[in-house]
Amino acid sequence: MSNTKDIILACARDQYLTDGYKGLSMRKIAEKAGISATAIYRHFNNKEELFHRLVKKGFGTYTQYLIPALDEPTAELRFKKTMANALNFILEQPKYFELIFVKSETKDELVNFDDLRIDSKISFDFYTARITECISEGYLKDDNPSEISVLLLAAYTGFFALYTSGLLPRSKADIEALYWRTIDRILNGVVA
Amino acid sequence: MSNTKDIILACARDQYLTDGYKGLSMRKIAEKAGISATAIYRHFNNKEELFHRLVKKGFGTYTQYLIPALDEPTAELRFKKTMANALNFILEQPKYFELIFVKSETKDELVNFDDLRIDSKISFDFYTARITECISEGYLKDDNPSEISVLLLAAYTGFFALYTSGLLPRSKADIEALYWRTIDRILNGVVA
Amino acid sequence: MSNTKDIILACARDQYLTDGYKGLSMRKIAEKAGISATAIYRHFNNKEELFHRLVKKGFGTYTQYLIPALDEPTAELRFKKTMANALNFILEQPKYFELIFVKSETKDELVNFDDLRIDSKISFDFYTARITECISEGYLKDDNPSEISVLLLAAYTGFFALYTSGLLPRSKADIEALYWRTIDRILNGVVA
Amino acid sequence: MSNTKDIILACARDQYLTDGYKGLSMRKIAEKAGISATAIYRHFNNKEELFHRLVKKGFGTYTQYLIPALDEPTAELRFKKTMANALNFILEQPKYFELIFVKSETKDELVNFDDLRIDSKISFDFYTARITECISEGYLKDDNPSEISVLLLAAYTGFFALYTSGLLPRSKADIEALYWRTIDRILNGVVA
DNA sequence: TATGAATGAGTATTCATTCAT
DNA sequence: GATGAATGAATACTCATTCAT
Repeated sequence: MSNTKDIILACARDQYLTDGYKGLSMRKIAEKAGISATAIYRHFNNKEELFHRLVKKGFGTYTQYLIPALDEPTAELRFKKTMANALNFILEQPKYFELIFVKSETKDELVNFDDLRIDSKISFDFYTARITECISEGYLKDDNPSEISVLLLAAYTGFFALYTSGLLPRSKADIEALYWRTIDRILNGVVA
Repeated sequence: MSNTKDIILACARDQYLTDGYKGLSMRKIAEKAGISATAIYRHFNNKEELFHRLVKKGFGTYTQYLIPALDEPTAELRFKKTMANALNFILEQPKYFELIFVKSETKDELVNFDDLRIDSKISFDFYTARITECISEGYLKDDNPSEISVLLLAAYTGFFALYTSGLLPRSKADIEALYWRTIDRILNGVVA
Repeated sequence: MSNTKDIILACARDQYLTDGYKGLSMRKIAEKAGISATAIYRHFNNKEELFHRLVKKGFGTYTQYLIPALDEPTAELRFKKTMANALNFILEQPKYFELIFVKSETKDELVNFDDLRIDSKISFDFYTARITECISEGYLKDDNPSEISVLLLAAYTGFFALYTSGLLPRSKADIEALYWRTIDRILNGVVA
Repeated sequence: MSNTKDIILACARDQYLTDGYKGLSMRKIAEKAGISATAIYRHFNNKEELFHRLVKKGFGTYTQYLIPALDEPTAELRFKKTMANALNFILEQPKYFELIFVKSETKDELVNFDDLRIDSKISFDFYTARITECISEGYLKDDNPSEISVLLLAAYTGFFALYTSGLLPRSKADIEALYWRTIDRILNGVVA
């Protein structure tokens, strides 16, 4: 429960959240943390490892956004709350979202990928579990639950990619409304 | 129509396509182009501008993938061909896709954003036009065409983001099949 | 007779023997010794002193290679056994040899040089003693024993310098044979 | 015939000659050369290459010391002049000698070793040629010329190793006289 | 148009060492 | 005796950019 380690991670996250990957340098992290650059190496072997831990923390944060949905009484409500929580994660932690879902620029750093895949699977499985119970409850068509997870996650991540790219130049409120209409279209189809 | 300018852009693109943004350096571009690093500055004021032009070219390439869909005889076929072409773009030009759709890492470079938004709008409008005529033809429900474009683009970009992140660990063939099933679910809905 | 002190020295030696002077760092020594880097400073004031002790130990080891030659019955045999033992030291402890005979790179560290010179003199005197008794016994010409020591040591160290530099690209077996032919030429001269 | 390149090499040599390998840093070389550290990389790809060129220059310098011996009229005189010139090289360029003959600390850097071996072979062959003609002329016993080269080079390099190690604590003049007596003993043997 | 030389700020990382505990 | 945390200086090297030619 080293405090400095957490501070470093927090600063690294903050720096990544504002400056992106390009701006993530040991020096700047250290400066933000109020320690020397070399002190970081007492806590992390190298930048790669530090970033890896950061991504792990990202997945952890995401999961913590999703889990409260389990408090809802029915499968349908749990599903909808999950989508709502996911939206909140996008809106409140946009760079964290990017870190864990987009991160194509930084894939090289993720050497120990199996390790992270497990983390990512947790959130993916959370979706699948929600969908499975929605099918059981008769709210969703009988279909392959994990593929529906893919559909929802794809729409979800794509939505964000478009949004942060500036290709969906709307206000937060508009985005929220559009998000729900989009979910609705997915649920009910667009074909006549 | 300076030849060297085009060569530089082509080399920058190649380098970006293989090494990602981190590997995009003036020096390496120059080396690939067989000129000196400083010679680049005859053609582009700085790296920012060069990258900007690169993104522009990315949009152009994407558009060129879409356009052949217009040869199809009916609105529905033109729509489906558009989705097929978009898939091909993903599979054949993954880094280009990333460059123009994901690129959150590089947003800083996009100073002249209005300029690029026009380019991006072209492809977005292409979708919208296809959807509009599908609605006219009665193939799709009467709905807001641009919002359906958003849905499709979101699913499309999200699909790719998941894929290149390694979060959809499937073969190209599997991805293609899954893509089509996903499109199908969007078209027909998943609610019972 | 602190145990940790000896362990540190042993680890420093091992590290030097494998990685050379460049690889001799307090951190790595500590890691090898299973203690913290700072713990070394309980036993040695600084790296300089530690290295100094290491060189001392090198001379000790060298002496231990030579001494068994005293078991031989005649001066000539003791002399020849000494040369044989010296060869073994080269072949079995190349880096140790380098440490104590070449070590020009590290002369700065040898602050307390008088101290080491005494150690080195012991082995030098061992040669001289062998030669003196060979002259007494009539095996060697009447000559200045210490200068003949210089000749033999020079040939000996030079032989090794050439060998480890890769300038004598031969196998161990070839080197051994060449060494003896070289000793022979020294003993008997090359002039017609 | 870039001037800066030569200046850099000269400064690197000077720095090596005074500070040894440990003190050979790009920064210090640059400082000595009056340029920025990075400017070095315009002329050498990296430290390894720079050092490699330095060693090459060392061999060249050594060869230039030896060659004038060819002006002597007889094989015996050419041989003796060669030994004299070699001594001068030791006395005048001690660190250069060390650089090219001892350099065990830096062998790792010599990746392109074949390249350097050719250079070193030139000087070795020079010895062998002198000895071969001495045998022809009847001055030296009929023997293997290259092995006698080894003997002489070994004695020569060993002599220096002992000298620079401080194990031969004599003045330059004494060293010179001792050197010649040593050569003499090699030529005529020490056995009674 | 193009080049070669140079720069200064930046990169990650290693090092010997100190200090409070 | 020993540790963990931290430091400041050093390391080799890369970068985008400028300038004189």
